[in-house]
Amino acid sequence: MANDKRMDCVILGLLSHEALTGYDIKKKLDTSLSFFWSGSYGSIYPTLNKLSKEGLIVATDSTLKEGRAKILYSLTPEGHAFLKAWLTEPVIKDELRYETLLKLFFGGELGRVGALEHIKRFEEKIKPQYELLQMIVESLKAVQEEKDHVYYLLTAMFGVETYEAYLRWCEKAKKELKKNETK
Amino acid sequence: MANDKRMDCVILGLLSHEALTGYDIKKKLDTSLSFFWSGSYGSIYPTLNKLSKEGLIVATDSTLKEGRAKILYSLTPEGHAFLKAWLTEPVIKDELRYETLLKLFFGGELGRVGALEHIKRFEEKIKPQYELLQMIVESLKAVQEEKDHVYYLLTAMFGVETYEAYLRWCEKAKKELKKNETK
DNA sequence: CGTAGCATGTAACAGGTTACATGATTCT
DNA sequence: AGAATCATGTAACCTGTTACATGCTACG
Repeated sequence: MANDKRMDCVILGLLSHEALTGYDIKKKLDTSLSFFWSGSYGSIYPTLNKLSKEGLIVATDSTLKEGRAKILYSLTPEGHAFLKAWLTEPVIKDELRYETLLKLFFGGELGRVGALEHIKRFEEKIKPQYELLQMIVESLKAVQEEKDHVYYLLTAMFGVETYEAYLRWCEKAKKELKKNETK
Repeated sequence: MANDKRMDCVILGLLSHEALTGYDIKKKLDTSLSFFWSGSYGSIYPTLNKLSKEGLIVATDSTLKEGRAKILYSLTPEGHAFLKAWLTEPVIKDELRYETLLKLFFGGELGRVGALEHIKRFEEKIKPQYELLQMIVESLKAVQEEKDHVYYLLTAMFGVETYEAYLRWCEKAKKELKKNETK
């Protein structure tokens, strides 16, 4: 069974380079991690409290010190050890749930026009994200001093590679459906 | 908000071509749909009961008729209408959670050797699935009589395209990490 | 002075999984 | 005879989302 509480690990991982607030964590999820992971405040803040109680992270409450009230969290040695143990374990599962493919799979009920619609919408959603990722890869390749950069680069490269595959598929799929039209 | 109860829609979709038992549905999820969707008995059977109560599907109880006891379900006109409505709506979200990428993203804590391990394991998991999908695509391309085949082909093509991208990425990622080794 | 962004949090619910329980039938 | 597969189901749990509630601060 091992460790399935993934938000715990996401948070520990993010805190391993720098102290962050819950809000910061959400932002990271919505930017750097967005194409392969997600999470909401409703799971971030409760997890932060839980990890604090467990002693895996500590709150450096900067309230009133200067500027606005915020709670910065950072890893404790125990948290660090926990993270390392989890990172070493084999991956349990990579899960994907492509609603687009599900709808397409049942395309017989939908018809060609509807199926094409879904493909086009998928394509439109992917394109800008692809371009963004491409820029990220370029900038990461340029600046490779920090040790963690290689790993950010690897994940971003994964995104670029798969998004390119998605876009190629969109083209092929549209062709295939149009070929079928004449029958 | 719309319709988020996805298992409902998966079941309705699968029943749209043929009557199936809960067990059959599970098998379909574990084969044809496995690379983009999943589900367990613990959600299949309760959903089947719920949809029955709602009148979207009907149970053709073949118990005692011949052979072993089983409950075949099929779509009612209402179920059909519901499915069509859902298929027409735009996709709400395609979600993915790549634990592999998550662990890789935190590679700084793990180190090169551990990161390479994860990449290799990912590669080994993908390879056989890729080969299987390739065969499926070939056989679907050969036999294109039935109307639904095009849609199965499209989804399988998606799988082939993305799995190829995964494998390409594995090569690049390994190179990138080895390049870094010398630094 | 209003809007956008920073910042924290919770309650209700949704939507699943895991593990267990049970038993028939087919194949070897 | 025993294993594998067919077949149905449930209870406990987990994990997370949505929607709401609150208020500060920086900027134009």
